[in-house]
Amino acid sequence: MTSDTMVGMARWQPDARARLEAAALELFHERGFEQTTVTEIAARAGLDKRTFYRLFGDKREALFSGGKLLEDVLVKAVAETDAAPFETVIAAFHQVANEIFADRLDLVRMRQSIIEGSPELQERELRKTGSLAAAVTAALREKGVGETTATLATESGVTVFRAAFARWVAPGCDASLADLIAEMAAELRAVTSAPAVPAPNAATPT
Amino acid sequence: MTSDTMVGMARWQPDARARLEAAALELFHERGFEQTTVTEIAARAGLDKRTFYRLFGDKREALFSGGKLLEDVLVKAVAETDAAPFETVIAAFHQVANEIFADRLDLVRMRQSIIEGSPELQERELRKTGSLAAAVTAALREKGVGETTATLATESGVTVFRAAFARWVAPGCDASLADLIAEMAAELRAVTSAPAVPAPNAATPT
DNA sequence: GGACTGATGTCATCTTGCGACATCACCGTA
DNA sequence: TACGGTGATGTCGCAAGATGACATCAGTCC
Repeated sequence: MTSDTMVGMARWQPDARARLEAAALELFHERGFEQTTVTEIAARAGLDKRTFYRLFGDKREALFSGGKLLEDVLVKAVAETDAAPFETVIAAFHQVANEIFADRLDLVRMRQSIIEGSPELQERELRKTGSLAAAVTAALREKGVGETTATLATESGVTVFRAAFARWVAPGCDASLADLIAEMAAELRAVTSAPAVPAPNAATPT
Repeated sequence: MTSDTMVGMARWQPDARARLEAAALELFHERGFEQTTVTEIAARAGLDKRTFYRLFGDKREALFSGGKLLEDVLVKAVAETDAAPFETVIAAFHQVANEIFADRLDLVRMRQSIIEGSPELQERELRKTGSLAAAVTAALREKGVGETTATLATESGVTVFRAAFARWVAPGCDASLADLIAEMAAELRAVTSAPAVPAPNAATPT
C-alpha cells in the first residue's frame, strides 16, 4: 500500500466521520473497546490514524456522536414547555424517548453493552450525561427558574430517565421508554415525599 | 541518585503510597494535572514510575484514595439507620458531612479546584460517585428495600449531597455542609412534589 | 494558469500503562 | 551465623494513546 505515486493523498471524504463511527462501532462490538486500536478503526474506514484524531478528540468519542442531537432536542423541549420545572424536564425526556430512542432499541442495546463492558466508556458516558444536565439546567434558568431549583429539577429528571432507560434496555423488557419514564417519575415522587409517617409505603415499594 | 552501589534497591517504604499521593497533590496544584507526568510524581516521592503504577491503577487514582473511607462510612450509616429509604440516605450523608468533611474545607477546596481544571478528573470523580451510589443502593437493598425504590432514593440523596457540596465549596460560603444538606433535601422535596400549583415557591428558589 | 484553502498522510515524539526480570531488604529457621 | 523465601522496588522494553510539524493533493477563487 501507499504506492509511491500516491504518497500524501488528500481526496476529501465527506463521510469520513460517519465511516469512522461505523468502523469503531463494529470493532468495539466484535472484539471489545480496549482490544481495538485507533489504527485498526482508521484502517477499516480506509483512513489514517491521524485523521481519526482530527475528527474525534479521543478513541471514546467515536461512540458518543449522538449526544449533540440529544442535547438539542432536550433543550428545545424544555424551552417550549410551560410547566413546573420538574414536570418540564420529565416532559422533555418524554419527547426524547419518542423522537430519538423509540425505534432504535437494538442499536441502543448494542451500544449500551459495549459501554457496560468498559469502565473508560462508562466514565465518558457519565461526563456526557453531566454536560447534558448542565444544558438542561441552563435552559431552565433561561426561563427564569432559580439556580437551585433548576439544578434539582434537572438532576431528578436525569435520575428518572436513567432508571427508566436501565429498565428499557434490560433483556426481556417490552414496555415503552415513555411509559417507563412516567412510571419512574411517579415512583420518585413517592420516594422523596412523606417524611413524617413511620411506614409511608406511598406507592409500590416492590 | 541511583549511585552504582544501589542499583536495584528495595528497602520497603511503608508510606510510599502516602508520599506519592502528597507529591501528586502538590504537583497537580502547582502546574495542573495534565502538565504533570507520573515520572515527575514518582521522582518527587523518591520512587520509580513503575512503583507508582503498582500502587495506583492510573495517574488519576492518586487523587481519589479517600473514596474507600467515604464509602465505608456511608454504607455503615445506611445499615444502622432505621427510617424511610430517602431519609436514611440523607441521614447517612449528614453523618459523612460531620465525620469526614467538616474540618477539611481548605483541603477539599484545593482538591476540587484541581478536579474542576481537568475533564479527565471530572470523569473519574463521576465514576467514583457512581460506584459510591451503587454501594449505597446495595446497602439499602440489604435492608429489604426494593430495587427501584433503593435506586431512586440513593440517586436523589446523591443529588442533594452534590448540590449541598457545590454550595459548600463555593467561595464565600460560611454555612456548614450538614445544614446545606438539610436545606437541599427540603428543596428537592418541594421541587419533585406539587405538580398542581402554578407557583409553588415552597422554600427559597433563590 | 497560479495562489489559496482545507483535508489528508507521513514522520517524529511524548506519555500512559504494563509485562518481564533482576535486585535488595526483611524475616524465619537451622 | 548462614541460608532460603517473600515481597517491594528499580530497570528495561514495548504497545497504544495522543499530538505537533510538515508535505501533499483536491477543489476553488482570481
